Amino acid sequence: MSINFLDELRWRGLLHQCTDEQGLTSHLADPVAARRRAYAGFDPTANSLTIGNLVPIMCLAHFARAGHEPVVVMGGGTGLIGDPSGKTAERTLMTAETVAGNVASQRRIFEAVFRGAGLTVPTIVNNADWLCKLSYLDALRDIGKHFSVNMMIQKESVKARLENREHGISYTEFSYMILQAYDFAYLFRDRAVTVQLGGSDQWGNIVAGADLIRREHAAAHPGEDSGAPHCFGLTNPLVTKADGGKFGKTESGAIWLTAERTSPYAYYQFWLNAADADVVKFLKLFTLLPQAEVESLAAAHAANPGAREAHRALAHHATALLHGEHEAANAANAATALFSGEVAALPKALLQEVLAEVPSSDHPRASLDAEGVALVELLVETGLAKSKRESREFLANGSVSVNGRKVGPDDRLTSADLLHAELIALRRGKKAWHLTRWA
RNA sequence: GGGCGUGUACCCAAGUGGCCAACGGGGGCAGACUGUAAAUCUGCUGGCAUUGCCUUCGUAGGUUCGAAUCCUACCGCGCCCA
Repeated sequence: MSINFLDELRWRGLLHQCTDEQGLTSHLADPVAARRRAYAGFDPTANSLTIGNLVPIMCLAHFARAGHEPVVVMGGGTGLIGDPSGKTAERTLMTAETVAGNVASQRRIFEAVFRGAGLTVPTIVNNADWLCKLSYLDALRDIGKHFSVNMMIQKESVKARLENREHGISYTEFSYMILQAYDFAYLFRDRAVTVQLGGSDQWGNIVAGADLIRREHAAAHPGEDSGAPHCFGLTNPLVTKADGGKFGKTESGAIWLTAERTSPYAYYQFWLNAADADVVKFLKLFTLLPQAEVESLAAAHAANPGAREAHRALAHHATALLHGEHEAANAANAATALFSGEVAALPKALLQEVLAEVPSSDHPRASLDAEGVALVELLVETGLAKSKRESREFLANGSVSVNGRKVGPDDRLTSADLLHAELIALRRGKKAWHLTRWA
């Protein structure tokens, strides 16, 4: 009862370009070689990945659900060079240690998503393993000969930089495409990988890889045209928001796929706050809910957008996929409790559990005695305001509440504000919470 | 190497001797309205303090009672010439 890979991508809106849709359809349906291998590469530019990287990861997951075998390629080698695609300026080179550390750290993400999807954790390889062994002269002779500079400067990623006199492109980044193409060729030879997936900005690199495979074969078997390998490339569309804003960014920066950088609560909130116009699209892209269920959620949403049933389903399933059911449930409970406003009424255990999702800090209990603590200063200390000036502004606007009660600029906290003798919950605006502990 | 330009706050972009903490737009934050949405409206968007003070306009000096604004050098970037 496995799904059909391409059909699945199509209805979900995950399919942007394909080198040969027909060919790939029959390639994947081949009864003799039932299991095919596809890979997607990930850049180790940080110790985590962002929500934008989730798109190719979802694709790999669908590939597995279709009964095939995904391979994750960590760009430990290519990361030493830097992909010019989509970049307006030359990148700073990272040290080998940084790259290796990032590779190790990103593995957890793939393990989490695949486990969340009820799938086997895919093979994860690091292209540093083969790229680092490459000698410069051999690479120029064996790989470079298959690339025409005339073609390379036509590729969008390079062309943009050549035309932009302000930034230009170094020889190093110009060579990036060759390395990524080599990855595909290497994986084809070494592991019989025949499909590469990636974001739409990767199209040029992907095609270059498929070309290289064909040319290498032709060079090794002159005059033969039967039996030539056929490899495929496929890209995902760039995810956009209905209002034209950048997808995956919030007030506090990018949404990351590891809990240290973006807590499960924040992750849940991100999805819950999706615009109405985007929610159905995101359900298709970022959850594994079957088509029928997505359609019924879409209908429910159209009938009564205020109920936000689709939003809740999106937030829950997306969070569960990455952080597990338990964290997703916690985040959902925290959301309900926090936004009901009645924080003060919550029993201690629940309050602590709910606020565990939110930033917190410790303060000396004694400072609450006598005069108490000025809120103007506490807001700055807790990071809820950037300066006292801003702090006063928030307080004057009525943006701040303590344990669910609105407070003003001159208010101070005293022991009378303690919940369960040790906690005080601060809230700025609608969404920013901070728990203070006093001991 | 030579000539001419240019460098302003998160981004774009005014300002060309005092009225400049610096117009305007974008973005962001907050408030109202709502559904923790969108759209709209309002306020804020260098820091500290009760009038006020302090640090900012590529960097370092200088001229002046007084400079983001004038001068010099340096750095970055662009265009043209070699």
